[in-house]
Amino acid sequence: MKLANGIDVDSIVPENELEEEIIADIKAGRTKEVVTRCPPEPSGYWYIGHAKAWTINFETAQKFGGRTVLRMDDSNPVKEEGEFADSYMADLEWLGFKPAKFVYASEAYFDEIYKIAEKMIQNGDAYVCELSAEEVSATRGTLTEPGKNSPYRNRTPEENLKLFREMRDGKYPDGSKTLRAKIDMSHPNINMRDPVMYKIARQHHYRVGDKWCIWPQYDFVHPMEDCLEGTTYSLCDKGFQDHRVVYEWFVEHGWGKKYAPKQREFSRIVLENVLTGKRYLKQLVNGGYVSGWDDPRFPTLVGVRRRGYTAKAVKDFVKSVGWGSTIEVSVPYSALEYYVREDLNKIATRAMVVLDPLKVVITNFSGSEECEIENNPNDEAAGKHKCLFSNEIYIEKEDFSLNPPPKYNRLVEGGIVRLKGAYIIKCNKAVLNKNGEIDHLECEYLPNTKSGQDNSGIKCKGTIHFVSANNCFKVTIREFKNLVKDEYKFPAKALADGVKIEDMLQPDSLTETTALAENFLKDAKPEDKFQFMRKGYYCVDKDSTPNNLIFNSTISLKDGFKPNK
RNA sequence: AGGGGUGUAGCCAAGCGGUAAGGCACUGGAUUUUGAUUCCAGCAUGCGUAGGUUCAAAUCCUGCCACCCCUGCCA
Repeated sequence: MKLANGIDVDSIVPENELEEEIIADIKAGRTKEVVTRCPPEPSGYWYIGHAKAWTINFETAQKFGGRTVLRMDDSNPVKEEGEFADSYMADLEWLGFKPAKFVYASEAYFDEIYKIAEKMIQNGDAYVCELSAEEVSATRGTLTEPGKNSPYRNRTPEENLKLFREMRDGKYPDGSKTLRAKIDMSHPNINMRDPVMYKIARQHHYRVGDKWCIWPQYDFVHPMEDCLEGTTYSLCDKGFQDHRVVYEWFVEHGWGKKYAPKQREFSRIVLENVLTGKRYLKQLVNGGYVSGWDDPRFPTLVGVRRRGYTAKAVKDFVKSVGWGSTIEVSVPYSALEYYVREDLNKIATRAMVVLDPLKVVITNFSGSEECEIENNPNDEAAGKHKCLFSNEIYIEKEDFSLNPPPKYNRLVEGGIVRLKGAYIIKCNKAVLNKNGEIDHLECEYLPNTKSGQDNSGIKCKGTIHFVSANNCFKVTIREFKNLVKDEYKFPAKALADGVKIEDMLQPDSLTETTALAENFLKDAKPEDKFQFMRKGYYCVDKDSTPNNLIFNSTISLKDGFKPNK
């Protein structure tokens, strides 16, 4: 069984119920092409959670050789702004998804949707209601009681059509009338109790300006847009489950075609310990707590990108969570971090950077000598780069100890350690300053132990990284902690329960320090990703200048050192 | 006269009548010139609960329980 695009359906292995359903639809002749849509409302930035929606919509279509339309779902002029559309395009491009088409619903479909509304009026499926918002609410009934029919429910189609056209032409004040679907005021599903299709609001729209004073509402406009676009599977999150019957009602009564788009729902991801919510993040941006919507501590796609996460990691993560069975699924942040490390381990170039330097003098060596460092030990094709060993080097303070804990296999007085890519050195003396702190180390190098040509037979347990004084430069390092304190597993919930946002924030979530990097890093460009060996993954920040390279700490390496075991 | 969902390990999640996949986390151990990576091993006598059907039940039936969502002219 083949699709029109040549893909053999029998060769497709379904990975969830939706895909099983799609295959059945294709075999039954109900689906000719898989068309999905990506319908953001341009009212804020995208989070990691959105990446799940886009990944599911794009990859489901891709799997069946279909297409995905990017459609700005912009039917509410008070919430929407043009600037966001551009950021979505950039996010989508970053994620690697290419829409088959890009439209603003307001421009592309509102004329057609208006015509559908008129047709529904003529069919007796919609009526103009003059109840106020409060009255509509009061007559809707409750969770357990039926609603009451609007007194305007039984107007004739002619009367409704005349009134509706007058609404459109601006004859009535904002909020004075609505167009409502004539469904069932006693339906057990409240969404079916004559939902509003159009409201009156004189509001300037970022795309269509003042063309309209009436605006179609989600329950009506969304299924109609899907139909107009040829969407076959409208994949949204489970928050819309209750709206599925409304969707189907509008498809049947507004569109009327036998082969209709299907709405199917997946679960939302809630990352533990992560604050989301436009309202809250906006507070942090406006309050100066963060540098902007792309702050590396933010869960926005632009934020994690700046932090150094890769698109692959984000996509692999959302796919690992799966379709989901409940409305929200809470996932520990470590689950995301796993995929970040996994990808970075494969692609990040290794470099030596000393974050907290301790000077070491090699007493039996003079001048300097070239050594080589693998760019990625897991990928030979990544090649090698040169670095220098000399008589004055720097190592991490934590790689030397006067009182070493058990199993400490770094440098101690009288002990030896391997310098990565260079020689084994032996520490003869820790030279203290007048405060009793370590000023520098006096060491000797062991000839015949050079990396790659060691014939000394000396066994050395530890290997540490270093930079040579004549081969390093100062860089700025930005280290991040979670924005919110660890005790807030579900920050948005805590906020709703009355916790103050200021009390929730971790006081030192951003710290800036300097470090000594090997010269190899001098040409690094924003978004370049490195592994600072034995420390973590770092990504060049866009704030960098020619004289000041800034690295964002993306994520640390795992640390398996357990001194007390 | 409520409706819609969901219950499988600390967190996700397969499973669709044949005797509990996989991943994260965690714990051992091997390899390692990154205490990383990689590798290997361990991790539910148990599938919300009580019954029933069956040679056989997480899967089918019945009752009960728990949790989530829904009363915008937001999407």
